[in-house]
Amino acid sequence: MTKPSVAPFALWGPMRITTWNVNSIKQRVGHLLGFLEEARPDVVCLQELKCQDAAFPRAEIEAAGYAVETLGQKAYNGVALLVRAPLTSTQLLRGLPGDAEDEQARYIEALVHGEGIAPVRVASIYLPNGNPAPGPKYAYKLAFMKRLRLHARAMMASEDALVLAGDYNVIPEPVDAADPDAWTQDALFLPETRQAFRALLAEGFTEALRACDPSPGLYTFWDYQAGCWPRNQGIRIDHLLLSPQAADRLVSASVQRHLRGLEKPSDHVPVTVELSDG
DNA sequence: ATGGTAGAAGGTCTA
Repeated sequence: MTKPSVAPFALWGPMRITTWNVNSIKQRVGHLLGFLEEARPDVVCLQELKCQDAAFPRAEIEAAGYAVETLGQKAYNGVALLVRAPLTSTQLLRGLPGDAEDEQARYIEALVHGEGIAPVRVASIYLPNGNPAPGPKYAYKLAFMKRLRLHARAMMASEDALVLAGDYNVIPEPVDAADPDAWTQDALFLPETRQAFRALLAEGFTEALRACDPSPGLYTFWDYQAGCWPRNQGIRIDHLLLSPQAADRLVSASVQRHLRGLEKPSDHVPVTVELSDG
């Protein structure tokens, strides 16, 4: 018998990192398991779990080969990180630093390790929607974006590859909406929102999907209402931001749009990047 | 002028 040319648990090909706002994990666990099987992502960042940690369908996802870390909340918000064995994670951080009073479950982060692969720090982010604007919800959104920028700056200092993935609730440019005029008064597209997103990018991040695909019509969210999906009235609000060390390893970025066409879909679809092993 | 839909909750609120 010949010795295998690679170690039995070596990663085959690039590391895949997916972000997906599932809009209730309990409603979407079937779709998630199907996606894990078909796409075999190495790390998955989930948002809008809409349940507490005890109610998270942990067993099914662990049975699919993933370690599960959650920051849940009753009814609203909730984020998780799934890490496929034999990858492991350390330095888990639940909650975005910078406001001890903030009780909303919108941020979880960990350092992901694997044999023969450079570590990657990954965050799953559910940035506030912020509507109606102006108002307290919009102020919270802008404050959250500032906290994220300051935390990102601190993380940059480590020089680990860093991937900030999630539902940003930000339409970065007019090309990222099928009908940008419909969004001019919306917290997802107000000038101050877009400016705060640019300020985050200016810390040194590459927005992976746009870097890989400059074409228009690239959306990640279609509202359930008013036939937005059949009319393709989408927006692009789910993003993966890569630090320079992660961007150096960027192989591809893509949207798994077909999942919006399933029965009982989330209103968001997954976005996936592939990073070389370093 | 407003609704249209979905989810958690079983109070309407959030999106």
